[in-house]
Amino acid sequence: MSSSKPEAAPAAAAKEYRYNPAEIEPRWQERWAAQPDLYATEPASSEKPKYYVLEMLPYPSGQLHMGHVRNYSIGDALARYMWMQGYNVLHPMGWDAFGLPAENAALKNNTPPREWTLSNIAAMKRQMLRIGFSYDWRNEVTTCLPDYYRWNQWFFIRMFEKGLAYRKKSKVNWCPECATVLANEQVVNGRCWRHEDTIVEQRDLEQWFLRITNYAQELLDDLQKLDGWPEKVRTMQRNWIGRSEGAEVEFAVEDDTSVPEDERSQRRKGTTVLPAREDAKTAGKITVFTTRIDTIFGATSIQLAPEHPLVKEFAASDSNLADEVNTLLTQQKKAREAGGLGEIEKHGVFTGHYAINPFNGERLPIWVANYILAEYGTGAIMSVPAHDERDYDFAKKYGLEIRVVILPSRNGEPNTNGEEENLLPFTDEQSLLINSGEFNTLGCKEAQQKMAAFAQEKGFGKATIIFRLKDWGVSRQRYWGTPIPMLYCEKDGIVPVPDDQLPVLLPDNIEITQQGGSPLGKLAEFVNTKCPKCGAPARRETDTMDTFVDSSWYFYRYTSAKYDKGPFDTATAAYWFPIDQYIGGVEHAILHLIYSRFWTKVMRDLGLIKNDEPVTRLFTQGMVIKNGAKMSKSKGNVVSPDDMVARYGADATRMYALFAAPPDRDLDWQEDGVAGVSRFLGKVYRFVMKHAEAARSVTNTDTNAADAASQALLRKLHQTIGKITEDFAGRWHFNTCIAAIMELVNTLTAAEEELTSGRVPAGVLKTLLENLVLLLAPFAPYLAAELWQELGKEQSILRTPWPKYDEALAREDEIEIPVQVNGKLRTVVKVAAGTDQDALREAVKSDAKVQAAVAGKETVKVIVVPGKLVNIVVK
RNA sequence: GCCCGGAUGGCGAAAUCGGCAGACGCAGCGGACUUAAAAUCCGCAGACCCGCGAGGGUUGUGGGGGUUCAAGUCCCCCUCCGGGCACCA
Repeated sequence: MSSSKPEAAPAAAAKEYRYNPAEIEPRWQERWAAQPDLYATEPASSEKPKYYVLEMLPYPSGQLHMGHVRNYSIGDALARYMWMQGYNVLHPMGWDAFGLPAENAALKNNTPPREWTLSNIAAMKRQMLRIGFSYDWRNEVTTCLPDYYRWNQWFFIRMFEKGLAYRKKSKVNWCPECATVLANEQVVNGRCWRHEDTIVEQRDLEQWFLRITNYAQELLDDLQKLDGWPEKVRTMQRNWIGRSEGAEVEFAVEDDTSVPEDERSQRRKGTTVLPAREDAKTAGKITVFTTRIDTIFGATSIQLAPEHPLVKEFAASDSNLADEVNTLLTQQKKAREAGGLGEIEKHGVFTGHYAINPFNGERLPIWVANYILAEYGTGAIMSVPAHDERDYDFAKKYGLEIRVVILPSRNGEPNTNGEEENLLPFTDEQSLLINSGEFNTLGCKEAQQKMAAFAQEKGFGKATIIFRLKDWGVSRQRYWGTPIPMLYCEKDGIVPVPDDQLPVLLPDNIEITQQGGSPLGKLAEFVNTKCPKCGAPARRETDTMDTFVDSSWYFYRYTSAKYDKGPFDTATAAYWFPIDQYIGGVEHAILHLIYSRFWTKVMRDLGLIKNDEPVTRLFTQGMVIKNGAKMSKSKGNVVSPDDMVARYGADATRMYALFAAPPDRDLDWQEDGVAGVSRFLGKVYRFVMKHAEAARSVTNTDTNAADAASQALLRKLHQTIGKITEDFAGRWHFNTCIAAIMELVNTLTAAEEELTSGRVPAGVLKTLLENLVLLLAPFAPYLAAELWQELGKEQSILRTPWPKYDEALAREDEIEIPVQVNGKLRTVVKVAAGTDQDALREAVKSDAKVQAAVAGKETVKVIVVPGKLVNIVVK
C-alpha cells in the first residue's frame, strides 16, 4: 500500500481538515448549556433500569486539580456508556462546602467565608462545564446552604431523640493550628490530618458525640455484603472497627493497711507474686480486659495505664510515685508525637500495691507502665509474661515472675519435656492448660469459655466484646459549619430547637479571629434566645458540626435536591438507592465511607430508607503523580487542568487521564502524552471528516459485504466493540480500551485506498464511521458530538444505543499459530481458524522451517494446542 | 513488626485462563511533502553479537531456586518502592 505513486492520490482530497478543539468544544458547551434536560433522569416509573453513578464531591478550594479530573473522567465515561446502554442514569455533582479553609481565607484576605466559598464553587463549576462532564446540575447540592444544612440539624435532633447524639466531657484531640477538636480519625500519627507538622494536644471539653458504636457490630458484619468494594477498603474498615472478643475480670485491690509485718520487706520491689491470704481485706477494684482469660493463672502482675484513675489515687499519697508516673506520661506523649506508641521503650513503676487474682487468691503487684493505653479496653491489663510478647519484654526488663500455664499439645497431652523456656513467650492458642487448677488440660478456646462463665457465675467478670471504634465526636469550635441545633436552658437543661424553627441559620455578620473558642459564642444575638419549652432565657450551642456530617448523606439529597418537607423524598430515594457505582480516592476508605455507612443505618432505623448500605460498588482510583511524587503545591509539580484544556482541549486532557494508566493504579502525568492523545483525536477528526459527506449521502448500512477488505475492517470494528463492551462491564481498563480504538483507527486509515476507491461498499463505510464515533463518545464527548453531527445525525449521541457486538463478524477466519521447537519460537504457520489438533499437527510437520529445525533429531513429543501453538520436543 | 499493592524497553504501559513478551502511546532515528518550518504521512526501533545484505544467533519481565513441553503469569525464598495498621491486651 505504501508503494502507491504520488499522482494516485485523488485531487479531490485536497481539502484540509484541522482539528481545533478550541473551536469545537466551546461551541458544544454552549449548545449543551441550552439543553437543561440533556442529562436529566427519568422518573421512577421509567421502563429503563436505573443506574446511579456517583463521584465524590469536591471541597471547593477554587481550583479543580488533576485528581478531580481523573476521578470525574472515569465516572463520566461510565455514565455516558450507561446512557448509551439504555439505562436511566443519575449522575449528580455538588460541593462539600463547609470547612476550615474558608475561615483561613477569611483571615488572610478578609473575605467572608460564604463569599469565598460561593465564588470558588462558581469557578470550579465553570471548569467542570468546560471539561464537559455530564452532570445534571438541577440536582446540585451545596452543603453550606441552609436548605441543605437545615437537614443536618434535623438529623441531629432525631439522633438526640433516639439517644444517638449525646454530650459528654472527654479528653479530645485538639489541633492548635485549627483551634478546634478533631475526631480520632482525623489524627494521623499524633498529628493533625490537615497540618502534618502540628502535634495534636489532649484537652478536656464538653463535646457532642454520635453513638456510632451502637452500630459497630452491624458495620462490621455488613462488610461481608460489600463484595463490590475493594478488599483493601474492607480490611481497613475491619481493622478500624477493631472488634475484639475477650473477658473483663475484676481484681480486688488489697487493703495494705492490713498487711502482715513479715511481708513488708518482700513487698517493696513488687517483682514476685504473693500467695493467697484468707484474711485479706480489700479496698476498691481494678477491671482488666483480656482476650486470654485462659492464661490468667499465669498472671504475675497488673499493669495500669499512667492515666488510670487508680494511679492518681495511689500517687496522691506517694510523691515518688507521682514523679515516676509523670515521667511515664511524658514518654507516652513524646512517642505519640514522634509518630505512635509502636516503638516506645517499655518503662514501668511499681505502685507498692497488690491486687487479688479472683481465680486463685494470689496477690499480684500493681504496676504502672507506659505501654498501656488508657483509651483502649479498661486501661488496665493482667500481665502474663509467659504468653504475651509485650508482657514478656516487660517482665524480662524488670525481673518479674514468668509462669508457664499453657503448653503445646502433643498426642493430647501438654508437652513438658523441659523445652518451654525456649518457646517463651508462647502464645499459640492450639494449646493445653497446666498449672491452672480445675481448668488443667483444657484447650485454650474451651478454657476461655469456661473461665469466663466461671467468672460470671462468681460475679467477678464476664465474657465481653470491645471495639476499637469510638463514638464520633462531632463538635467543632469553628464558625464555618452547621450550627448544632441545641439550646441550654437553666430550667430545662439541654433542649433541641423545635423542627419548625429550623434551620438555625449561620449568621453572616461575624468576625473571624484566630483566638480559640467558638466564634459564634461572641455573637450575643446568636447566643441569647428563649427556651422553647418554658420561655425562659436560654443559650444556643455555639459549636458547629464536623464537615463529615455533610458528606455522610449528601448523595441521598441528590435524588430530590429541591425537596423541602424532609431531607429527601423517600420514594425517589428508594428508587435510586443503593448507589450502583461510587468512585473516589482511597484516602476516604475509613472516614467518609464509614460515617456514610453509619448514617445510612441510622436513616434506615428512622424509617427513611430501606437499604442497609449506601453503596453497592466502590471504586478507588489511583493518585496522579508527576515526576515520581504526588502533585502538590509544596513540591511544585502541580499541573493545572485549565492549562491542559487550553493547550490540548478537554477531550484530550480527560482522555489522557484514562489512557495513561489503568484507573486503579497511580498515574504519571506526562504532558507529551496529552499531546499524543490530542494528535490521535486530530487523526480521527480528519478521517471522519474526509468521509463524512460520502457517509451522509448513503442511506443503507448494509454490511453483507463479500469483499475481503470490508470483512477485515468490520472484523476489526467488532473486535474493538467487543473489547470495550467487556471492559466497561468489569475490568475498567480504559487505557487498553483507548488503545483498541487507536488500533481500529490505524487499521481504518491504513485502508484509505480501499475506502476512497469505492471498493468498500458505501454501507460498510457508513457503518465503520458511525460506530467509530459511538465508541469514542464516552471518552471524547465533544469530538464525538461534533462528528456525530457531521455524519448527519440529529439525535444526541448520548441517547443513541451503544454498538452491538457481533461475534460472527469479529471472528478471524485465518489465524497464525506459533511453532516452537524445545520451547523456542521457530516459525509461525497460518491455518484456518478452528483447525483441529491432527490437521494442525500435519500442517506444522510439512512446514519447511520446521523440518529444518528438527532435522537429524529425534522427536520426543509434540504438544498441539489448537488455536494457540505447537511445541515440538526433540532430543 | 504485621497486612495490602507494585517492580516489564529511554519513558507511560500491554499481555484478562500457563502458550509468539513489549499491543497502544510518548520520546528517538530515517524518509516523503515544503524554499524552510510547522502540521501531516511512510518506515525503523528491547539489549548484545555475527553478516555488505536478506537474514541468523544469544539474551531478556527486580534477584535466587522450583514445577512444566512451555512461566511476566503458578510455588518457595529474598531485595527495593508505594500505601495502610502498629505495644488494641
